[in-house]
Amino acid sequence: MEDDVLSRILKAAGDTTRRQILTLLVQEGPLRVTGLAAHFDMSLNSVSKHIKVLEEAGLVTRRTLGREHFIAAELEPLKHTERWFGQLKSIWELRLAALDQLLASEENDHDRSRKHQ
Amino acid sequence: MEDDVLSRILKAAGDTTRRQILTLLVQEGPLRVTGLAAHFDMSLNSVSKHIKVLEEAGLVTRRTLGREHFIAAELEPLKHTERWFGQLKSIWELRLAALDQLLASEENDHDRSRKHQ
DNA sequence: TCATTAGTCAACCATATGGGTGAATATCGC
DNA sequence: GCGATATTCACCCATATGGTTGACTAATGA
Repeated sequence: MEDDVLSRILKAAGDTTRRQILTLLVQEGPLRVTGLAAHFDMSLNSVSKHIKVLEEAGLVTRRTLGREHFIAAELEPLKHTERWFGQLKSIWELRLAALDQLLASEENDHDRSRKHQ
Repeated sequence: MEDDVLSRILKAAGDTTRRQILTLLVQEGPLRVTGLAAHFDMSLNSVSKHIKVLEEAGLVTRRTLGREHFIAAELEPLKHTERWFGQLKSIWELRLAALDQLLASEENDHDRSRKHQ
């Protein structure tokens, strides 16, 4: 499902370390796993696992050159979350509009009943 | 930290059931816990727990009237995630601009060296 | 060739998460 | 007052998550 994709993206983005990794990549361009790990007080392996999670969410891509893996940020998937939010907002506004309509027509009824009073 | 807030929001939004709850609330307006639970093939208790998670992330508010709890969607916190995304994008574009600048100046050097060739 | 370097894989641990059940707590309505 | 209703609380369970260490694989370079 498309829903599953969104869950993966949001879960990946829901971790502070992973967001920091994304920020680093965005501001410094592609980095090697070791290069990324240098910024964290954490084992290389842990960073490697975080990268894997980001990769599976499509938030990061990997170019392997020899034994070095260059990791690059991929912001495209974040647009899925923006679209989801956008949908929520539009449904919300739709409902509010319908509510206004309802109130307006009730106001109408009220006016009419006053006339007949 | 502000970062913690963002993590909570993203984690809360990272679950399909919870996103469905939000959608229901947005399109139908405030609902009781039982009313929400009716839409899911899941115990009332589980839904109650999901609501709690959403509440702690600020994505939902609760108005208690007697024994009934009315849950309402609160989209405001989702703007935090939009702001975060926005920041990432702007850093990204900043770096790209700097890269362009660099390439342009190198092109310059190249032209100059050709003249002296 | 062979030690070093880059990275992943596998196993382990503690804690968090998503689900369930049963009991406790309020509030309603008769 | 008292049974029924609406929720939460307190556990329990299986699995996921974030971290560790140690072994393994592959590429580098002296």
